[in-house]
Amino acid sequence: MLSVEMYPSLALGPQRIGDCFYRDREAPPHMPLFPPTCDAAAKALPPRLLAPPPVPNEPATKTQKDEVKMELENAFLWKQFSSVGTEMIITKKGRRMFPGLRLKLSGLNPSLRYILLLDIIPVDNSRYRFQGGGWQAVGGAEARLPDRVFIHPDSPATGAHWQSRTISFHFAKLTNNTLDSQGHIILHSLHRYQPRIHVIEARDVLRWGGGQHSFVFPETQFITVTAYQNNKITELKINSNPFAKGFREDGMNSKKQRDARQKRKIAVLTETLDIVNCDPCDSTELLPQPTTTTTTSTATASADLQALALASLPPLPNPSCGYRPEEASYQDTPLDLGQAFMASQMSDISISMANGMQETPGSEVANSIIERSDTMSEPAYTSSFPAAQANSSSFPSAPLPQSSSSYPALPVPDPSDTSDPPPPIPPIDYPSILSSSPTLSSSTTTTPSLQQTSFTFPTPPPSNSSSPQPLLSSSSSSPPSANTYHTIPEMISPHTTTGGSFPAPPSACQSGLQDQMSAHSLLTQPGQPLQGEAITSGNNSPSDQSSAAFIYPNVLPTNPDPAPVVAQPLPNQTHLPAHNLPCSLPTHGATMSFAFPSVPPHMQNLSFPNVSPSPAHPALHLPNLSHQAPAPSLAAAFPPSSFTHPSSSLPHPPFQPSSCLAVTSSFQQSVSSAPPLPPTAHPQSLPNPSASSSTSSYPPVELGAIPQFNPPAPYRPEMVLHHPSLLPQLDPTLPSSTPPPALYPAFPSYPLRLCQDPHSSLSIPFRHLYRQHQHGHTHPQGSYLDMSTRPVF
DNA sequence: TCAGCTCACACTTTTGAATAGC
DNA sequence: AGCTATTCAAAAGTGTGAGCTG
Repeated sequence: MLSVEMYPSLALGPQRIGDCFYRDREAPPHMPLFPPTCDAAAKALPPRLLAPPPVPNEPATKTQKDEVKMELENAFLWKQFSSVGTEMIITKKGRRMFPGLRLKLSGLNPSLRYILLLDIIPVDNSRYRFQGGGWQAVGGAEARLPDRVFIHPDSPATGAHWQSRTISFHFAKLTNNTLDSQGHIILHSLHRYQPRIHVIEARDVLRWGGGQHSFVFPETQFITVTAYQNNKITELKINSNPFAKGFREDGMNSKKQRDARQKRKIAVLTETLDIVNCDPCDSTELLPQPTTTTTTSTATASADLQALALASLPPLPNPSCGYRPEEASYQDTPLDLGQAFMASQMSDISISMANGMQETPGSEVANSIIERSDTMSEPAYTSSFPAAQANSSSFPSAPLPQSSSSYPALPVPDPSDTSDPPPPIPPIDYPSILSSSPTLSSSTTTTPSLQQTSFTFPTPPPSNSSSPQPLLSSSSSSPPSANTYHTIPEMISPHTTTGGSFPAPPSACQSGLQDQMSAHSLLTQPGQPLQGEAITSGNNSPSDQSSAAFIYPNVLPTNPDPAPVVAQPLPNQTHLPAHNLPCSLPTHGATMSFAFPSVPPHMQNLSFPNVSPSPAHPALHLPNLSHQAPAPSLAAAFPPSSFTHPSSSLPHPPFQPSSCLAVTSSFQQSVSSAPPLPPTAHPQSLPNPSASSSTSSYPPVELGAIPQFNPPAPYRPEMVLHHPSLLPQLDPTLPSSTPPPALYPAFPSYPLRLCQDPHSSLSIPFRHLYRQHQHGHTHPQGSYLDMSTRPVF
């Protein structure tokens, strides 16, 4: 696999998760949650990052942004898993996360629009192995791939929208397929990851300005696996996930049932053989039935053969040549293989039913089941949960926040929400976890790390260059300079030695995944180390808490800092070189250069491959974009040209309707300060492990508040629209001046309800792109934005 | 040889269409 | 005719275990 040596950029500072900045003011209860490790990490972090800016001195800029709070609604369930050592299955086709991220947002401006993003970043640069009942780091992590960001399907939506419901990211899927074209989040197996949620204020999809709030819940850390290693995790998942109900003790797919089925299958098989080999014996078994009198004469003759056959077979419940009372009807006529199979299935079904209706009640298993079901339906989060769970995590590096308070009200998960069923109290006794294991280094994050973030926009098959390209994809097919936008550090930590942009290795660009819209450093916080980042033991601070059962001996101290840090955008310290867009966009008298006052520092490093500079970009024709010229819009949204990036002195510039044109707004979003990247011959074919050079400052990180345990409002993805990818028009091979309408058939437009707000100002249908739509399949994962129909305010 | 991965399988829930009833 | 409730089938999610791979 890729090694760190191949991508020097990976060897940057330690994990940014160590950058666990908790808002001390807003989340006081969380403060003590991660004491030792986080403190140590916090001490190592730049003071300015740790300490909230002086409140009194900051007037208007410090508006409600600082009041934004996020709560992990199913924190209890997460903590249950975390106490054991959360494992997440990843598959090539993509696997949902369980538990899912169920969040509650508050403090948003109801009238403003926000985009919610989910990204998953490696916690450290180690690879893990389950040994001796615990996870242990056994080597260096694989080269980090460009991060993909899952955009919540509701994005953008008003603050009122987000705050009025439970926000769930259960549609997000994890995959280990580095060539994934479905837009799933690509992760390496046997690595530790930390999900992050970002709330970004957005005038519209393309105008991401204003504040950004990043939230990290340490209890949501997990290790990716292709098969569960810890039986306790398996048990927890089975007991918690409705889809795995069948594997519960009372389920039809439980171990017991499966064993029984196996036995029956073997029995049936042997019986079938008997039937085939000695048909006459069938009649003998039909003796109970009066109609078999004519065949009884042959019974004695075949009895010997039967006995011989059965003798060589494993003992059967009813070793009688396939005869079963319930199958008598099938015995009237000679059974062939198919009939025997049918009969066996019938018996199987009948037995299963009998088991389900008769055995379960009263049986020991049934009792346990009932107990579990009770806990499932009415979770009693009182006693069964191990004490350790609240105080420690199986992941030493990320000790669970100590429950600052007892949960007064137990969460009543919405039964309809499959992603997060009521957290059951596992009957098992989880080993008390004492996070004494080495903590992950977070303090060493003084060095800004490069992070490559890609939006998980579905992408077209990589084979066809002319095929639609993923919207906002970071494919390297096009010159990086045109589509790669690097982050402009609005907030650079003084400790960030590398305040400047990190030149991306030439190879990195070539290996970039095409299907990803890499937002380099989009969400990267300075100091957030990529995998392979240099390990600094000096900052390692062993956690006070230790988990004998789950130790990560080799884990570098990268634990998030327990000390809450007020999420507040830091003043811009450095300005990256402005980028001039090579292509002229027909904006209202727009010039080649565009200012991006509102570009979030962490989202400025976006790479949008395949962006073809076309002056007469179809995207400009907003009215028709949605139906006829899908791709161009994206190009407009992410112009390949570079443009000047104004100082971010205006983190939250007042919204000006006049400037809300698609083109202009699009420019605001994508800002790149990184040097042009070499074009990639084949997008998607190669991952881009090394992040493009970017200097992003730590975004405000807010620790979720203690779960409210209020019955979560049923979350149902409101709109999942499917559209052919608009990327084709972004293909650099296409003539920049000519719209590429003919290349890709027009697709129907689906009115997308961007916001449930009845007073939504979005007048233009906002569509999501789904690559699957091209194939006539709906994509359950709705996080793909069709920039072509960007709403105009 | 073995750890890790892939795939098929059985089971489950979810979802949408079809149908029946009022 | 229109609406609601029910039924059904397909799709998708889930863990398991056998088989494959390096």
